[in-house]
Amino acid sequence: MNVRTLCLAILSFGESTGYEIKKQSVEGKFSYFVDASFGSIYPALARLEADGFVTSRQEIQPGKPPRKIYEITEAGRTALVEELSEPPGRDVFRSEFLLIAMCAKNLPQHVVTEAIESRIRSIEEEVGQLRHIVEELDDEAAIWTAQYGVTCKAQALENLKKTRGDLEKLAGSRLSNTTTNAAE
Amino acid sequence: MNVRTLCLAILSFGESTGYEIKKQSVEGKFSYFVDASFGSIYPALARLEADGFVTSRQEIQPGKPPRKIYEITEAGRTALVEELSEPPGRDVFRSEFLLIAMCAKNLPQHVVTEAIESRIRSIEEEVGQLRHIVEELDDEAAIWTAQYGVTCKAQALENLKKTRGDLEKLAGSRLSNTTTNAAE
DNA sequence: TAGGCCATGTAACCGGTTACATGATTAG
DNA sequence: CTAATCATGTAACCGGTTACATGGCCTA
Repeated sequence: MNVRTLCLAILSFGESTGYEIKKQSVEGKFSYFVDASFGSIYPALARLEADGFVTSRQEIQPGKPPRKIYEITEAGRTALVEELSEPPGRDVFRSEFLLIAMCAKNLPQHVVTEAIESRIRSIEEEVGQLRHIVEELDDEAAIWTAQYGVTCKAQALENLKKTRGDLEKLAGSRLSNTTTNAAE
Repeated sequence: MNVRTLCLAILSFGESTGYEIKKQSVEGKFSYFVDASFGSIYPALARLEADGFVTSRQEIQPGKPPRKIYEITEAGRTALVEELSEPPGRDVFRSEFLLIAMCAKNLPQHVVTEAIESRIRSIEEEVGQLRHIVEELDDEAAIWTAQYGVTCKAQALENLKKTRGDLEKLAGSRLSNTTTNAAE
């Protein structure tokens, strides 16, 4: 799933700007399963316009930089449906935390404990944010998606809280006798 | 989490080859939360050797290409611990399926249904594979990690099965009157 | 007055993927 | 006879990130 399709999808919910699209994908209703930076969004938007999938108009606002508002075209909607119709690529999950968990035996307990706690904090934060987003949503499909995210994340959090003790017990058990004078 | 650290982590469980590291990260015990291709593994291994974090020896096997077996050094173990000790980057989750779910209203029902079913099939497959991996494992930390993956994935699967009906009801409800003659 | 927010955009860089090259053996 | 498995490695390419440029307004 490339930024191009993401922009099209976000614009299918209503007109928006590059700046807002970034917010949507980083802290908004899409944040749970996508991510994008300005460096990829602005060029994608420009290309979409060149391809006739979106149109733009400038809005001058006093005391603020002008906004470039993009709107999806009929051709854009068709292209979006086509892109989403072909079999989706598999979900991607990458976790540095689980790599730490995997190597727990070779790591000092405090490293493992801190990793667990930071993971718990960040899931809690994400769940809280997502719950807040759900309340603000009106589109039922968006609500379904965010709700699914909340449920899965909340369960993952519970699993972690329930079993963290087992992992912490293992921490450091195969620690080599290297004293903690980390060479730079 | 880069391929470099991944290789180091895998080698901390015992000596291995580039070929095997790929298998581990694609269908083995690390497959749940990492991924890597030959094009990134081989150069990473070469760099690790140049840095003195691993050593290699050649094993000639009759009727098969020779294998280059890598072994982690003490310096490599130290480097691994150091890298895993600094605060982990947040988990990454990317889902094309959820983008489809999000846009359900604009998509034909069969597209949504097929996406759900392919998602169900692939989670089932992953859970089955991961369960199988758990049985073969001996390292308790690796078991904890895989078990955590199985639990989370199985719950995500159940959530999807339970609520898919709600999403399917929404499918196509805001479908524009474009007939299904997709222009190439 | 420092930093953050609004807002758009470009350019350098980089990690990683895809595809290719090579080649024997084994399974269907 | 074809395809897959074993096995290592390189090179081209590409999508995306980071950092920079610009600048007014508002808040602490």
